Amino acid sequence: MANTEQVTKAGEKALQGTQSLADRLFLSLRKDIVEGRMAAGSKISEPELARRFDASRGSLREALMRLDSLGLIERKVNVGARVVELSGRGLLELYDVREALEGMACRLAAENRSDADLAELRQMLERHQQQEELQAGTAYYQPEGDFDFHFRIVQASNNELLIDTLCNKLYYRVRMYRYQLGMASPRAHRAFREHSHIIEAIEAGDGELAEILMRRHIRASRSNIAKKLSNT
Amino acid sequence: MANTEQVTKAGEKALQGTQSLADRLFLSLRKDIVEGRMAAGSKISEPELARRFDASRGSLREALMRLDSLGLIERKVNVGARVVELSGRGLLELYDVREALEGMACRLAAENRSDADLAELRQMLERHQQQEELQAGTAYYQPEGDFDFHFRIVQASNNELLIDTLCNKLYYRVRMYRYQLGMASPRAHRAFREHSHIIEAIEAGDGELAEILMRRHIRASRSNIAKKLSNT
DNA sequence: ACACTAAAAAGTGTCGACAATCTTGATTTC
DNA sequence: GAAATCAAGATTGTCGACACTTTTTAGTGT
Repeated sequence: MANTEQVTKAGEKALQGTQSLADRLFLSLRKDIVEGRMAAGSKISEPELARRFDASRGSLREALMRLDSLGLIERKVNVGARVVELSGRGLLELYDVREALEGMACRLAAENRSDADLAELRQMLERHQQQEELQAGTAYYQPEGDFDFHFRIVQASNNELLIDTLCNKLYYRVRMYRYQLGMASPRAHRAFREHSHIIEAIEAGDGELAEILMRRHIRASRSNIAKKLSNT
Repeated sequence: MANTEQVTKAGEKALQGTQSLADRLFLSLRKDIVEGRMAAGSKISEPELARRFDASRGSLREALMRLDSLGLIERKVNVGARVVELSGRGLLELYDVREALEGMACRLAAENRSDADLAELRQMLERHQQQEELQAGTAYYQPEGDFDFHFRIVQASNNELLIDTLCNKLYYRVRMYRYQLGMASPRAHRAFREHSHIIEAIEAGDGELAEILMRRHIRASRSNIAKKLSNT
């Protein structure tokens, strides 16, 4: 079932923060899909959703259009839209694409590193270290910490297209898999060490090494997943 | 100025090939933008475009929404849409992303190669060789042949996400730069030899080598572009 | 002549209604 | 009894109109 929280109605002068109703619908629906409140594979009824969000079908359709471009729903002409299905294959494909893109991001981050980026990365690492020491690597670190790490590395790549592709497109799919297949892998300790080494390579300005380490890091997660999937 | 060719009107029972009016508008506009009939950076007026294509603003807006997701136009709330600007930096960013993704595609193509894919690749290569011998590597080969090559390698990767990201998203941006900055580089001969070696690596099932060769191939083009840009 | 203000024109955002299409379930036919 | 047919209901695609914003233009005063 989807989020019942209503989006502020159009026309109300309330602080609509310079974003259109369709924008808010898009954001809200994206959240519902990613976090599993709209079940994967379930059909989407335009009239019903429009009523639930108290919006017109037109605005809703604009939001759906954008969800489609994100690959979070699938639309067929004259038939309708469904939330995308999750599959082991899809997850593995996602990891291969991430390996390629984040490897490159890491290389670029190392080659173009700025003092500001370095400071932030180092700071983040310390924060994660504290967190890890507090709760002996059980779980907390992985979902948020790991995401944080990858996100910031990509930001530091200084390549707008790369940043957009990963942070505004692919990562929503990643999050969807995390939420729904519950990927709290037991790699917390190891992942943290790998993160450390990657940031060291970036600090050293060694793009080639940084890329190799990042690719290995992602590939290790992939293997982990692949093993779990084959056990099912 | 944009394409004046009218899209078949809604309601006419003419063969509209199971695609909606918004779909056709999207395809038509994408073509106009990629091929430069809508100048980069120019403003887009919804009423005017709707009149020109003889469609309602609603359908047109759906098309614009999708062009926005493709990164071919930029929209600001309550202000409007503009065709995206081209820049040297943007082109170089594009090459870095392609290097990462097509490198991976090439690796996957080598690892998962099927007889059908191999046959097609080999066949394509022979076609290009004939073409190249005919017209001593002047120009014809590059735009179409090169595109063909990269396109088919990606198809052979067998990774839906990768295929979609490259063929349905990034390549339109590539084409746009090709058309408008006229990238008929004089690398035809060399490019053909490189293509040959890449396909050999794929045939041999050597994913690592195939990836390295593809990345080098793309990086060489990138250097070529970077040099030209710095001379301006 | 220049800056500022205010009206008007144009453009975008949103909505409700109609037309075309698909789906469902009952009816007919072999 | 199963397959094919057809009508009713629901859903999607498309449109034109209205409300609110932004931009342009005309006007006023210094």
